[in-house]
This record gives sequence, structure tokens and C-alpha cells, in this order.
Amino acid sequence: MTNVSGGTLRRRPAQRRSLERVERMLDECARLLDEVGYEALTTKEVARRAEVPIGTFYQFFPDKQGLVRALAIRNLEAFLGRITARLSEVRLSEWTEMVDLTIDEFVAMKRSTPGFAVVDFGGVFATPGGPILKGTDRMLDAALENNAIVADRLRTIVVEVLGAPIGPELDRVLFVAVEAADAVLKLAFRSLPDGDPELIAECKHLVRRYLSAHLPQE
Amino acid sequence: MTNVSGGTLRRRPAQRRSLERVERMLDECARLLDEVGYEALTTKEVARRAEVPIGTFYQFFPDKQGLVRALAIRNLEAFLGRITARLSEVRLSEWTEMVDLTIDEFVAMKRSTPGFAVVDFGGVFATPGGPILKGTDRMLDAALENNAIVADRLRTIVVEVLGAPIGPELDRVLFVAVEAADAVLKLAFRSLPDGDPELIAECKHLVRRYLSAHLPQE
DNA sequence: CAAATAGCGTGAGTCTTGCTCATGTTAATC
DNA sequence: GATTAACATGAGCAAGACTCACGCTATTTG
Repeated sequence: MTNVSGGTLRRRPAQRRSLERVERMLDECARLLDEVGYEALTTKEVARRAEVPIGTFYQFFPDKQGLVRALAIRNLEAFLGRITARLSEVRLSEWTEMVDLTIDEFVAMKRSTPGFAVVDFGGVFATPGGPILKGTDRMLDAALENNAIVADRLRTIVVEVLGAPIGPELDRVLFVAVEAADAVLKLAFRSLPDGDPELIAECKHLVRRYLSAHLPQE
Repeated sequence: MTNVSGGTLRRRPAQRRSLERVERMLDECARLLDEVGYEALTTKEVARRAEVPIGTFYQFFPDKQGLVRALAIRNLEAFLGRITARLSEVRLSEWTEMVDLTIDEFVAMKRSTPGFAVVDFGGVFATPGGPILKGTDRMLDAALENNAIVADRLRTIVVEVLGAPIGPELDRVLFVAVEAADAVLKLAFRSLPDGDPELIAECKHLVRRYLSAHLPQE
């Protein structure tokens, strides 16, 4: 699996114990996100639940956002892993199948993976804009980058499976598709805890309609 | 103009002076959002810039989120106003024109209205999910509701202009379209400060393709 | 017109939270 | 066994969200 993680951690856990601790903190972070949401989540509480002193928490995570960002990256890697696994099982004949497969897998993770409903790949914040002074929330960039990574991975697959024309146009199209799908699926899960089935169907519809203009028809 | 504002304010400003103060606080909130983003925005700084004591701030706004929510609602009302104004000027023959008109107006506001790039109609947070304990961030619901209001308004227009079949299906379709468009436009403005023109074009494309399956062709 | 009353305005101060850092503890190296 | 380096810890600090007791100004009342 490609390691996507960039400078997210302050110190990379070397020993077994530290590694387990970091994993535990991420787990508790995810569960807390489901319970109280991002704003109400406190680093102290995450540390307490993971049975890790607050000082140790800050040995590994630069701040609250770093924690959530790390979780988002873990989610992303899990998602990419599941996608590639499913793709090696199923031999798909049409690209439309890939749309369904991707969305289904995303939906499955929304349902089963703690915290995924809240952060998925990182789109919790929206703080772009002007000269950021202090606090320096670059989380949004992370979200942007992460969805870009999803798009990039999908592009590789699309090009492999059916010889789609490579180029900046394809990049853009897939990027837009991923972003739009993400938004509609968020909507589906806001309406119903397990995701409104009609909205999920509509999401597939939306993506297929859009892509059919850009990908070769079969 | 329909008054959309629900219980956003603690006390509704009755006298002229209070009303100006509230307006000033919203203005400064918007400008600060552009400068430092949501996380780094402080109520003290908003109050300071608006030349209003912090105590008075809390007379009107319940909390930081309430402030931003109020701004989002003001934005929404301004947007709906502009849309209806443009629609009364231009007599549109095809529904595709309405897509362009709506998106163009949204883009124009993203460029000109302070703070609109950050909050537009309220999608700053993402904190749905389980039993919210304290802090009770219901901002996301507000965002949801606000986009629903946009969709609803557009539906009224669509039904008026061309006798589109009314029903829950049309509601859902428009809701999805608004949500997807919102996401792609956010993306466009993340890539470039003034909005990537190619992504804006792609957004129109996406919406038209999607709607063409649900609205009567001309 | 003065007194009583009711609402409005105010900012010092409280409480909570993110985060640090000096000190203690364990493991590695010589 | 001594020295050094890496890791662990939680009391404490800084900063920000939000309150509340008091003063002030308008409005009503005898």
C-alpha cells in the first residue's frame, strides 16, 4: 500500500508500545467524533479514553487538527486498500461498474468505520482564503489533497481497465466527479444515519451521467 | 423577500443603534473570516473591530457559531434576492439558462461579498452524527436547511417557468444538483482565489447533464 | 415633577481548553 | 557500573468563549 502520510506526526512511533498508543488514540478520536462532533472533541478526552497522558499525546500529534488529519489519512488508506482489493476480485467489463463499486465501498465505510461519517478523508473544515496568521489551519488543503489522491488513484485504474485518453482533462473530470459524489453522499448521510438509499442511487446517477460525456461509451 | 431567519439571535435589535451594531458585527465577522478563517476567528476581535463591547455582542449572538450562522443567513437572503432580481430582468426561454444564471450569480458573490468564500450559506462545519452532548453544534443542520431553501426556491421558479412535474422526485433532484454544484464551486475557489474558470464551466456542465435526464427537453 | 420600575449596556472576571516544558524514568551504549 | 540518549509525564500557562453583577438610561406611575 502506498504510504500517503506526509508530515502529520511530530514523532513517528518506533516501538511497539508507542505504535499501539497512536492507534488507540486514533480509534478513540474516531469514536468521540461520532459522539460529540469535531468542535466538542477535546484532546484531553481523547488522551483520557486512550489511557495516554496528555503530554504523550502531544509527543505524536502537533495539535487537534493534526489528530483529525491523521485519522483522515488512515481512512483514506483504508479506503484505497478496500477499493483495490475489490477490483482484484471482480473483473469489471464496463466503467459504470467501477462507479457503483467505488460508491458502494464508500457507503459501506460510512456505515461501519467509526468517525468516517464525520471526517471521511478530511473535509471537516473550510478555511481557505487569505493570509492565515496564526493557528494556521491547513486542514482544508489536506482535504483537497486527499480527494485529489482518490481521483488520481481512480484515474490510474480507469486508464488501465479501458484505454482512456490520458491528459489534464481526464484529471479534472475525475476530480469533479469525486468532489460532487462526496458532497451528495454527505447529504445522504445527513438525511438518514445509514444513508438515504434514494440519494445514494441519485449519486450514482449523477456521476454516471456526468462521466458518460467524457468516457468512451461501450 | 421571505424572511428565512429562525431563532438565530438572542435578542432582536429594536432600536436603530442596535440594528446598526448587529450589522457592523456581521460585516466585521465576514471580513475576519476572509483574513484568518473560522477557527482563528475570535468573538473578542469581532467585537473590538465593530467597536462594540463584548457583553453587547453576547446580548445578540448566542455564541461564535450563532454569529456565523447569522452571517450565512444574511448571505442566503442576499443571494435569493439577487437571483429573483435577475430573473425578473431576463426572460429565459430554456431552463439551461437558469443553471448558468444561478451559478454565475453565486460566483459573483463568491468574488465580491466578504466572507462568502468561507461560509456561503453555512457549510463551514461538519458535525452531524450521534447524540450531541454539549456545545450542541447544530450548524450543519443550518447548512443543510439553507441549501434546501435554495433548492426549494429554484423549484418554485422551475415549476413556474416551464410546467415541470411537481413532486418529491423533482425536489430530490434539485436538492442533489444544488449540493453537487456547491461542492464543485467550493473546489473551484479553493484552486484559485477568483475561482478556476474551467472548474466553473465544468460545474455548469455537471448540473446540465444531470438535470437533462429529469427536466423536459426543449 | 419626582419616584419607582424596567430594560439596556458594560467589561472585569470565571471557566474551559489547547498546548508546553521541566523533571522523572527507562533503554541503549560504552 | 557509569554515561548518555530517548521517551514519558502531568502540573501549569496562555488564550479564548462566555457570564453576571452593577451602572445607566428610558419609560411609566402617584
